[in-house]
Amino acid sequence: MKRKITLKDIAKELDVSISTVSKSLKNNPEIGEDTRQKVQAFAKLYNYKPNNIAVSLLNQRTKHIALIIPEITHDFFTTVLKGVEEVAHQRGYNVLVCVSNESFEKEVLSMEMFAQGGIVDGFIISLSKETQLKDDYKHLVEVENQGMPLVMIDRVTDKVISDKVIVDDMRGAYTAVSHLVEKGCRRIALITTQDHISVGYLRKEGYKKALADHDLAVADALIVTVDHVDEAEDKIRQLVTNETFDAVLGVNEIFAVIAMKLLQEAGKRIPDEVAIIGFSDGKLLKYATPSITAVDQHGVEIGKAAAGMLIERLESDVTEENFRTTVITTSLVERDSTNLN
Amino acid sequence: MKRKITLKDIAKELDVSISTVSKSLKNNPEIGEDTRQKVQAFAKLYNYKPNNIAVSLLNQRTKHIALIIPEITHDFFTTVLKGVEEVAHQRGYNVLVCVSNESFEKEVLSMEMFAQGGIVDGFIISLSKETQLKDDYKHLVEVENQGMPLVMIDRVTDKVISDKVIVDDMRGAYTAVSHLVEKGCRRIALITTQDHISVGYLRKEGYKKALADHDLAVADALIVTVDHVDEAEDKIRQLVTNETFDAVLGVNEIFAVIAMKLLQEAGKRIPDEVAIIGFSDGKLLKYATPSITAVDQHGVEIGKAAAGMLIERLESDVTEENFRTTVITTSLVERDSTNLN
DNA sequence: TTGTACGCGTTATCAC
DNA sequence: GTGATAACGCGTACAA
Repeated sequence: MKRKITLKDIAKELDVSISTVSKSLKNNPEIGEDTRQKVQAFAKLYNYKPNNIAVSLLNQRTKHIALIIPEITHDFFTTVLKGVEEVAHQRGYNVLVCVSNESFEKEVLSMEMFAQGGIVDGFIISLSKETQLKDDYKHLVEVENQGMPLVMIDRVTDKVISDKVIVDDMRGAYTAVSHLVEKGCRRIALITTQDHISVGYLRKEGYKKALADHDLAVADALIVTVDHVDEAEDKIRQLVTNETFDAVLGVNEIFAVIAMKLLQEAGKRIPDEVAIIGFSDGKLLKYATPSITAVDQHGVEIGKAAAGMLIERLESDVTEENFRTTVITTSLVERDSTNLN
Repeated sequence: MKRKITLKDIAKELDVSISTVSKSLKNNPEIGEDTRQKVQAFAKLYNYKPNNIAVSLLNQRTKHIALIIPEITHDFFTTVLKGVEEVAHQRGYNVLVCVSNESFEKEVLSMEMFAQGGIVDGFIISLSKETQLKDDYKHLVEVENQGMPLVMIDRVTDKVISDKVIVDDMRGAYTAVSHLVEKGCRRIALITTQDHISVGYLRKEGYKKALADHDLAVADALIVTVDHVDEAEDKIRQLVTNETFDAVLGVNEIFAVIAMKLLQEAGKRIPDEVAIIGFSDGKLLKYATPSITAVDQHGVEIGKAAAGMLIERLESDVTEENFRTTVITTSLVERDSTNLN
């Protein structure tokens, strides 16, 4: 049950002053060779490490960053976390994770707590659904006003000026639909979320644009909007029952997988009768039978980029206000669900 | 770009002493009604919140806990994180996440850093594969010697005495196999990991015991040991090609899903010709076609229990050394992959 | 070459 | 009823 050893302990033990110990450990040339050696040996022996809290208090920076995500049981956010964690640790930062559970209130409270308590030096955040619905971003602005850097990822808003890392959602959807068209599909359904979710809106636009560019009509009946996961199955079943189509694009893994399941139950052969593509390259699509073609959002890269931008800003004393938006390019991972002719 | 406001700022502004301000904010009755009001009003106006770092320095506790997990892209660990985060935030603690990536070195370095820097008050850890292989737990003992509480979850070891939260792996496997037998299966295959992974060993034992109790022989040819995910497909394909069996138990989601995929490709009907059960109740099993029966490990519950135990110990000054092991009971989630007769 | 003193923000004790 | 002071652990400017 030995307590942590401090500079004071070493000083007393070696009968020198605290500052001598401090300087010795930092290889300050002011200190004589022999005392330095002695101190360093002793420190190593007792495994001395500076108390982070004291250093934080002194520097006014904790070397902690907060990652606020709406959900954790999504492969996408999981990989983002992985990327953030990797870069952060590389550069000597720790990651505090907060799951907002898509709740505006939890998001606000956590940010206030982290910011006002001086618990973290900066934020990486992906907005909750509720926040996007309310269209209220005071808490983000507040944090920025306190001089804390903020990087928004994936679910972002134009109403807050900050660094951002996003995916080219529109282009991802465009590419996916174009791929389906090239494979011969003509009636392509879309399963998406409400428009206030930024990425949902953008993906729908990409879908429409691709259809238009290929001289295909946009049929509203083929666009299903799912408000909540729980109703996904019902809504998609209606689509499968009432409409005919030869391809589906789901804006996330779950929608794509549910669509495939219902189609298979309805006796459709995948991909011959209906081809399928889903957003997010997670395990659900990879291990489905048949495996499902994916629009890979490169979550790890997003996380890495966001952490890099945040730390960059934290460590550059210059208060340049030139905020940047990094766009990660999606890529299409072709699998069996679009393996036609 | 307003800096954070401190007690000193308020004191100067209101022309009182720092301690008066501090006491007023804590509703100390020593302070006169009017000054208290004045101070509180001012503090609220400027949105004062005590600086956490200073408080930490004083109390020698950060109100942060570390969660160290081997992997994050596993639904199981993801749900554990969710449970930990929930309870921790409820009780005023923050969670630092560290992904060891199954690496002994990363696990050791992170723990040393968190512990020696005084960054966290305690640990929740699930051992990396490499650590279990090396059978080296010095870093855990070291942390305990420093007086920091430690709760091990899921992948634990008897060689370290600490609080633990585990799942009744043996019983879970036993129940799963029994279920298969009751459904009429007689030749039941097992896809598992190496024995040094504690949970792998226990699940194999449960499998064997269940077979024995039902007077069925254990056929070594039906037990596949997968060392690394990358070789899972090859190993399982050999099983499917060379052996005949009417059921499979996979010790995780991926093994179960891969098995089903290969069986389907081999023309087997699920569940009529081969029934399937997998460990971990994640999305892979739930959304598979057909949906796969699961041994639910209740990751969220494990996380909640672990966080509860850790915080309990952190907040009880009593240094009672009566370590406890909480066992979370698995439950069988019946789905289509075992829906026979 | 080494030591002293101060400050980071807070709280608790004690003096007035 | 209010204020001064010490302490938490560290780093650093300055004094010796």
